[in-house]
Amino acid sequence: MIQTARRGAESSPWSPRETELLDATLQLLQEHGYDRLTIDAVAAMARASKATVYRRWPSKAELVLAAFIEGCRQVAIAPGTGTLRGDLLRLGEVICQHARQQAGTIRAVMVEMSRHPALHDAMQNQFLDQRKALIQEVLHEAADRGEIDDAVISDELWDLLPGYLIFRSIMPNRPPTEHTVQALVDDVLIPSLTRHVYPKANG
Amino acid sequence: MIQTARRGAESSPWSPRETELLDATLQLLQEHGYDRLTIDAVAAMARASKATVYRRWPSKAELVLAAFIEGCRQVAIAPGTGTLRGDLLRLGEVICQHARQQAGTIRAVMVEMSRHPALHDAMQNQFLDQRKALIQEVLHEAADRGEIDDAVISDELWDLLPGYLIFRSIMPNRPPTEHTVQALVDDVLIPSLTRHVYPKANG
Amino acid sequence: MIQTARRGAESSPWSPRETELLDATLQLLQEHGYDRLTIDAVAAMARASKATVYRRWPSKAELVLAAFIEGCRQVAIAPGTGTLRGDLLRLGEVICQHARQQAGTIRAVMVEMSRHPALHDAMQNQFLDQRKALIQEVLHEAADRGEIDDAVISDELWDLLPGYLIFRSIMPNRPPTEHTVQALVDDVLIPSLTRHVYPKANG
Amino acid sequence: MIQTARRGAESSPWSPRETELLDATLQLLQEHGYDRLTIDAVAAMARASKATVYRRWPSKAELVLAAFIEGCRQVAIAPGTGTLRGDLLRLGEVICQHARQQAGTIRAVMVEMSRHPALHDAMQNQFLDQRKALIQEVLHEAADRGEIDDAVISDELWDLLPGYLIFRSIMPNRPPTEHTVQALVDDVLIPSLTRHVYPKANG
DNA sequence: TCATAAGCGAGACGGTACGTCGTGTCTTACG
DNA sequence: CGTAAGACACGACGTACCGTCTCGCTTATGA
Repeated sequence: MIQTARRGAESSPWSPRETELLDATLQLLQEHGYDRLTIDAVAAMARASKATVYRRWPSKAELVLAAFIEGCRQVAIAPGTGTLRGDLLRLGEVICQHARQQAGTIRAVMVEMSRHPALHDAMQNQFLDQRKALIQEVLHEAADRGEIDDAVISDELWDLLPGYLIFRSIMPNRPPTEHTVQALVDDVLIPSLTRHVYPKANG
Repeated sequence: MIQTARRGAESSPWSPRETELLDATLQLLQEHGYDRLTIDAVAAMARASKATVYRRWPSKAELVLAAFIEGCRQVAIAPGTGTLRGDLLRLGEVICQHARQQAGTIRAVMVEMSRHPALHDAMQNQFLDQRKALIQEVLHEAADRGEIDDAVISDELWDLLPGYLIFRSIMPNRPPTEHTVQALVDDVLIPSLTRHVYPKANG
Repeated sequence: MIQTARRGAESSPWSPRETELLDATLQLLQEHGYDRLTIDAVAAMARASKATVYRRWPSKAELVLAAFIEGCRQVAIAPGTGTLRGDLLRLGEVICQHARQQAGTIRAVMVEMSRHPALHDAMQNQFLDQRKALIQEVLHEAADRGEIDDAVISDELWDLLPGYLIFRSIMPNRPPTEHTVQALVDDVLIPSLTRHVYPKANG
Repeated sequence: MIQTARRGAESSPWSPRETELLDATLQLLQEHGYDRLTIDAVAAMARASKATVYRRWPSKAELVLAAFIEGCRQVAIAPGTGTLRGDLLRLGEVICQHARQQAGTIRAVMVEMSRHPALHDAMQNQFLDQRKALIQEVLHEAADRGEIDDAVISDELWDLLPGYLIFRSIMPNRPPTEHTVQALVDDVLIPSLTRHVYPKANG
């Protein structure tokens, strides 16, 4: 069993003061949602002034994205359970838990990302790429162990697990549960990953 | 059993005037996104006044949700291709196409739903329940035809197909394509639905 | 002592239904002032609809003026006490009482008169001219009795008595009292009217 | 005792920015009247935003009152001609001129004062008390010179001169002229003030 | 030791959208 | 036909927030 330093918690690029601002942002974002979040409220909660916020992040959207990414940084994941099923369940659980807590933030960030290209890029580089690498790593380890065929590792659907769980988290009234993760892994992912594939026919 | 044009567009609850307003909303929403959409602009485009809009929908959020649902109403149509794979591909394509067009609207609606319970309920009753019924119908027909076992029809994951496609649509930079749908159906859904299940084991 | 039919209470030009509307207007005007008076409220109080109001008076201003004049019509005055002092005191008292009650209405009507010329004219013809004639009559009777010199009867200042009392009524905090009228008559008007005048030197 | 430039314009309580706003208000008020005056127009004329206006005056009514009082502040000046008649004529002229210019404003302010007690008080303290002191001063100086008896100085009718002139100014079609002032002073006030009074009889 | 500067809180500012309300016009349906 | 009911276009109200800005006050260093 190979286990690399998956815990990507690189040291935060933010000063303590900035972290206070981001924490305030995260909290208010979760409570009130994106457009009921006001910069004034963030500043007030952190006992700062608006200028202090704007000096660091040029707009509300960028502040919120920074806060979101900061919120994710702490939830670094290290599956390494030794089996594919174990890794997937572990991954799913962590995503679930985080997504349930941060549902409001995720919704907000998604809306804003679609507007400013700078935000996609930040999201892409600082978040999605790491997620993708993590999942691919889990799958490749399973292939190394012989649990699955390398050919089923798809570039198209790599984010099916997190994507569907996030979808469920941001839809009202049906947040994902442990049971959801288990069904998804056992009834969908495993059957899919262990299906018979013709050589080269991957998706 | 071949059945086309099933679950046809039930008659809209809106008057012609209201439909004009919703159409204007939808168009501006798609062009400018949620928070650059102004009620004044909607009213101006429909040659109406703000009061006329607010008389019907008490807030911008509810107007947008109504417009979204109206936009969906026309797309809630029926596969009826005769095979499970055909039905799923057809469903996926329709969802894809619609979700790509309405990505901005969907993002906006999700944010707003999380705030006002009235919006949840509207979404639930007027949209999700119909989607669910449609998909379950497709699966039950496949079971009737003997393509799958009734036991694989899950209440937990019924929305995996639309959910993941919608997730992809609202994430920036990776809108779902025909290829996505095909991979999802052939490599994930079909393997999952045709897996061996023990009697009574649902999920 | 000559006494003509001063009671100018010519029969109202309004139908009973219209009088209801005007009464509602007067009451609401007194309670809330001009611009917090709404046509909807008038219609509601009279169990009528807005169209019914607008059919008779083309604007809020004209409705209010009509109501004001209607309110005045009932307060017709008949001095005829036999002495100048008695007549003036009587006049003053009546004006006082009415103006105190209708202060809000008077304020409102004054503002609106300044805008639509049609309103001055209505006010002039239907109200001021009658007041002026009444006062001049009182003075001429006093001259006939030899109490004053005809020459002191002024066209310039004929409305000093009502004008000052109305001013006092519409200024906040100092509504005119019986004492005000008495002081005005005894200390100002009588000295003025009984002053020595050179022939032709009137003002 | 000759005294000029008495009771000079006490320093304005307003900042330069505020004075700009009040000036714009005054100008638009005079042009369009109270209810055709819009806060947006005031802000636009002063190159300000609505918020800047509302930060200082919580409503249109209070803004207008402040503008009115500001408009008066400059006119609150002193006769000091050396004779009672001269002083009264001078006072009357000044009042006349100002009232004719500000007729629309005065009308507007009167309506609004009757509603908000705060406006009464502002009017009372910032305007009427000063006027009263000015007039009483003129009369006491005349008494000092022996022109009139102290006993004729009345608390009840101190505002007869300004009150009647203002009444005339706000009635449409009969604005006061120089002739009006002259008649009022010579034919009414002087006879009244020089009448024979019994000792102790004031009024 | 003091001044020069940089960061900060406080909060005013121009702009813009919100959601509300009132006017005066118009249409619909009832009696 | 006149009426009650009320939808409608228009436009002002007063509120709230964004992102910019100007003030002084505090620190913190460098001459």
